[in-house]
Amino acid sequence: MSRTALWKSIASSLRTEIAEGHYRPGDKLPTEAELALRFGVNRHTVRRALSEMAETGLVHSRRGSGVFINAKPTEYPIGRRVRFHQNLQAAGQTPERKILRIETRLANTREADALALSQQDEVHVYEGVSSADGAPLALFRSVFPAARFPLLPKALQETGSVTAALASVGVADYTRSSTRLTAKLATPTQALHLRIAEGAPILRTVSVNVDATLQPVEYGITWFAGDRISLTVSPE
Amino acid sequence: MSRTALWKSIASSLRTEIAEGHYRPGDKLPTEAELALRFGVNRHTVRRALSEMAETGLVHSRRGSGVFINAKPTEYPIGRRVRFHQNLQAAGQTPERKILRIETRLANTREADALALSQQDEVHVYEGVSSADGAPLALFRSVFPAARFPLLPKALQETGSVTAALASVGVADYTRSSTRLTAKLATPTQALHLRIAEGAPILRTVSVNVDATLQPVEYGITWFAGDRISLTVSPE
DNA sequence: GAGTGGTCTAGACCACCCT
DNA sequence: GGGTGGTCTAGACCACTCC
Repeated sequence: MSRTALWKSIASSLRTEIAEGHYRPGDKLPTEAELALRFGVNRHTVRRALSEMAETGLVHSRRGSGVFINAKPTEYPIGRRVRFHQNLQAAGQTPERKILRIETRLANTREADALALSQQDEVHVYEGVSSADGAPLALFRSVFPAARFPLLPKALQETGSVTAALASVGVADYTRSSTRLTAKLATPTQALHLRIAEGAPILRTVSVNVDATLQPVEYGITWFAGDRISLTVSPE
Repeated sequence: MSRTALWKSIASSLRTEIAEGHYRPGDKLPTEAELALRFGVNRHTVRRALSEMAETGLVHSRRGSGVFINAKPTEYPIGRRVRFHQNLQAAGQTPERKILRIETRLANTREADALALSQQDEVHVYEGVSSADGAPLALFRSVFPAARFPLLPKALQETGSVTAALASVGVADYTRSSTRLTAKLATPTQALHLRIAEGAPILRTVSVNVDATLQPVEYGITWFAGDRISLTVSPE
């Protein structure tokens, strides 16, 4: 037997073909028998591949009909230790991140509240867009206490990653202390970045992350494209 | 073949035994071969059951070692701490509930999936509106396995409360095993009930509640008026 | 009735863990 | 080396969909 399972490479092939547009949402895949013939394997091996693709929400099967490409939004689990890109990788997609802005300015009321600062204090603000497979999924704004992390902007610029940047300034681990969620309508600017229609539904999450000593280290607001994402809250 | 898949009833048996404490976190289950012998089925059928249990995070397998109960069984779900509150200051709000409909009908695909039923099985469906201070906050639909709870509709009619009704039919405690959230636009019917504009943003949550033996007892969908409420997800 | 996915059995071999 | 889970094959029958 080869080192990589056959069913994994079959799933990978099919994923690539779907990503390349050979199959579109709603399309029917070839039958299990046909796929087995094409890949030169047993039908059960194809089924194992399709089973995994169904688990990750890529396809769904209808007995008697066939296997169909899902138009279903990607799921994004949130919990105590949410790391956006790690989660997307787990879902088998390719995460990308575009930096829109990194700046340092005075905190506004809400930011000061959330980070336990006064409004005289400065904060670093990091804004960007997260995408998967070329489709923008989320617009985010992360706010950090500037006094505590003077070198953070440089680290953000270099890594693009909040987790990596915080690690580089001494915050090895952090946890989400709370998340608030609500539904909103996309503003023109948000719609532009997320490539959705103005007025389309978006899911806004507001969260505070704290370090091991429970000091707030990040205040984050994320706007998800409502039709491309759903959040999963599950026990860990 | 019986109406219910063998592997499902095997998974159900094992779930019950785990919930009853026959196996504790970290414990090793009998080997696949032993389980196959015990249930009088092929090893592959046992594997199918274990596979589903692994998916839902109940167990994990280690090649060469065995299958083990996961450290944190679903006794302590984060989703349990999901609660909704009014965005604006909620001083002395009076929660109200209006029953829209209580009916019994065949399960659809998603309901059957979520409740581990077949589509031949019947479900009780309870729909209503939650309000506070006269303002509708949420529209909900709760779906229950009818065979297990023949007397539930009466209890729902009398109490209006899912918790109270389930208690009256023997489910003293239940926990939320998962919640999915996404943003949508209100349909005309939803807008009417929530007294918001057609196309206003709404927050949809889809959840599954399980009893002490981890059997699904309720599949619930709730639509929140996006501009009147937000959800808080907090650990611990 | 033909086609399609879902379940179950049976057997083989492999990769990995333990002792 | 012996035991355990992981993969793959092969074949059978069933439930469901679609014509």
